[in-house]
Amino acid sequence: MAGRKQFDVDEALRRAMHVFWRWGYSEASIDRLTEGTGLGRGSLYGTFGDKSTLFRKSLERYAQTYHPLYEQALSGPHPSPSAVVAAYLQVTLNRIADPTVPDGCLLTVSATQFPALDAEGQAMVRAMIDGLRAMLRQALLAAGAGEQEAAELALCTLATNKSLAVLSRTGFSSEDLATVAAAAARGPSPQAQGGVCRST
Amino acid sequence: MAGRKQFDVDEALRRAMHVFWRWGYSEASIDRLTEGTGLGRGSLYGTFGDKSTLFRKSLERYAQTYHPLYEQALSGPHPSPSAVVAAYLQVTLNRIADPTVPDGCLLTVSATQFPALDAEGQAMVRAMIDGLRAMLRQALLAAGAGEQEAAELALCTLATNKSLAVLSRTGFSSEDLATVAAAAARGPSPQAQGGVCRST
DNA sequence: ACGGTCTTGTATCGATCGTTCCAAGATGCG
DNA sequence: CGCATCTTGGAACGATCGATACAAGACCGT
Repeated sequence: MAGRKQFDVDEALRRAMHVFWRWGYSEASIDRLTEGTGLGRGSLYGTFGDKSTLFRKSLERYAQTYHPLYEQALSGPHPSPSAVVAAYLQVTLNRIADPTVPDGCLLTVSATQFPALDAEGQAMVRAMIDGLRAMLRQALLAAGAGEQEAAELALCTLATNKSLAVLSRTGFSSEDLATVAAAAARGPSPQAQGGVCRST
Repeated sequence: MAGRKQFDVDEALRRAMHVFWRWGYSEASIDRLTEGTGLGRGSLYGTFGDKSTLFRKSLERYAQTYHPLYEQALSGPHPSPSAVVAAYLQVTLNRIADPTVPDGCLLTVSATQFPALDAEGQAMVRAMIDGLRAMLRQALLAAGAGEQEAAELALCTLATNKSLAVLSRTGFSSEDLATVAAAAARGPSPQAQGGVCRST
């Protein structure tokens, strides 16, 4: 019945993260979290602390998973700012479109929508978003974008990322999501009709 | 103490709508709704029914306020599809940026994020979004967009609208929001660098 | 003035929320 | 094996949730 831990902490955290993504913060009740993780109430509190702490740890775990993905997508030399946008959004889109990855999509995006989260959690989410924004801006600058263009494109790319997450939770199809991402990524192209294209 | 109604039903509905926008569905407790509307519990339930019904009526009231605004913005002849996008987003942006309009922004957008809403409410929200999408598509077709382009632009414009709402609740400044909207609206321009520009 | 109708505020319900506590039991060490 | 340590599941806590019941009181028609 007991003795030593009968579960993997990291796997439990991954499942908790999924529950938070699926239900949001306030609707992710302890019952849902215990059901989703497979842990009992005692184990949950004993291992992760209260709900707010569990959310923050889920957020950290999420960052550890996705931050490198975004970093890698943004690392390579890109021929244009729009290529940066495309690479960034592709990471999110792959996760949303792939049904075998239940914890895809942006937890941060959902989290920012829930006012029940305490101040510490809100600050953590905001810091994460700001970090992504800075990362994007730097990559855009490296891709040849001007200062102002980089700042604008970074903001708009994040907004698109949020849109993808929201749309995916509102019942829009994967094709619709791909349309949004493709439209956002379709930047200044070398084709005839090319030109500066801002995306959101 | 009692006798005849001591409040304006429509004004109470407007305030309830604002509470739902501010707190979302699940976090908009009855206490917050009574505080926000100024009504007592008895008056709330006697006039509007239960919470889910009140939300649906708030949604209807919201539609009655904003649907004409979007319709008007989309009605005029537009020189280009991007002008349609710009006109549409301007409606939302004006509401977000204006601090004197507390019930601005898209209630629908927030609502779709909250899983606690019952099936009837979800369906109503979804129908409203689909209606906006169709309205946008039609206006884009009238502005000279092709079938596919109109469908894509309509979807992306809605996504941008959602982004604006989300960003406005996450602490981004009005300038940031304007940047997103402007980028989305910056379509195929007659300038030298003009070309087809998709926005999200 | 009086009775019927409606509104209002409050008390209260059962359910569920997040959280704490604790006995029961399994493990590792000596 | 015996004991200390840790985990586990369930019971139970107070608070709050949405919702209901109801008495008290204000209005209107007659």
